[in-house]
Amino acid sequence: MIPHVKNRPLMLQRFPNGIDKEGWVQQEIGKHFPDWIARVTVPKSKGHVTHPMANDKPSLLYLANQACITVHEWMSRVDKIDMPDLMIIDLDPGPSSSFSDVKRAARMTRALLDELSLPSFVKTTGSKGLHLAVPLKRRESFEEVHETASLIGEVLSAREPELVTTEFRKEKRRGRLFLDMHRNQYGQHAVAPYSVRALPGAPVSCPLDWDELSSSTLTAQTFTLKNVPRRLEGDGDPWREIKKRAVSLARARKALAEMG
DNA sequence: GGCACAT
DNA sequence: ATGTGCCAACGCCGG
DNA sequence: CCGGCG
Repeated sequence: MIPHVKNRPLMLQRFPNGIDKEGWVQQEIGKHFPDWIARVTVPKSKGHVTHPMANDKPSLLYLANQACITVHEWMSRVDKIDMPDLMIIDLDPGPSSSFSDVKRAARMTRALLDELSLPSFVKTTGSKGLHLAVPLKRRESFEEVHETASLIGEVLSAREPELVTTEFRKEKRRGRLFLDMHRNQYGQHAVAPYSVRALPGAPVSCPLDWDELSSSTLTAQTFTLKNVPRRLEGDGDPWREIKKRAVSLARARKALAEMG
């Protein structure tokens, strides 16, 4: 988990009284957090926020001991905070979507990314859907990445209008899977790879190999606190090469413009 | 979980 | 000594 | 302009 979250502003979901009791989300680092927890101050619409980071194992353990169940990460890193190194596509199933719809949507998104010569990685969210990630060389701003993701969403919803939608309003989705591209804006975040969710069974947002999508038993909650350690010991992290695959979006943006 | 602050 | 509040934020919408 | 909603 640490290589993935390292040097990213984090958002924490904490449940000191158990996941069946009230919890809260926390952006600002706690005043009592020890000074060996790295932090980063970023400008927000209203002033600035100092986020905690988890750059080493003791930091992650401290967060866990603070009843932080789920860690959400920014799409950029401290040394270039305005330039995301990830584009995230969130596949969020609607009430009338099955998980095989989610897998279909993931494959068709991957196919489009392939057409655009963009590398893609997939992970479970540990909740209901899947996340696709495109590693970036940090040549584009949040605005440009978000614009690109939105265009990708438009192409996909035009290709499969009965399966997916980019409609923000639930009432306009008609039960369809929501292609949420809004994670690619400044100040937004997504559940971090290998983070546990505050749900029964402790499901984990787990990086996958693409061929694992063909498993008929796979769901967003297949991987858990219980079974992920052994999985990592065995096969390692399916995303270990993600950084090396980073690309610029320049060509893809040109190609998308031509698709209309 | 832990702190500031009120009672 | 014990209790309570606090620990996010953002676009969109209607009032 | 504000509060509630997603």
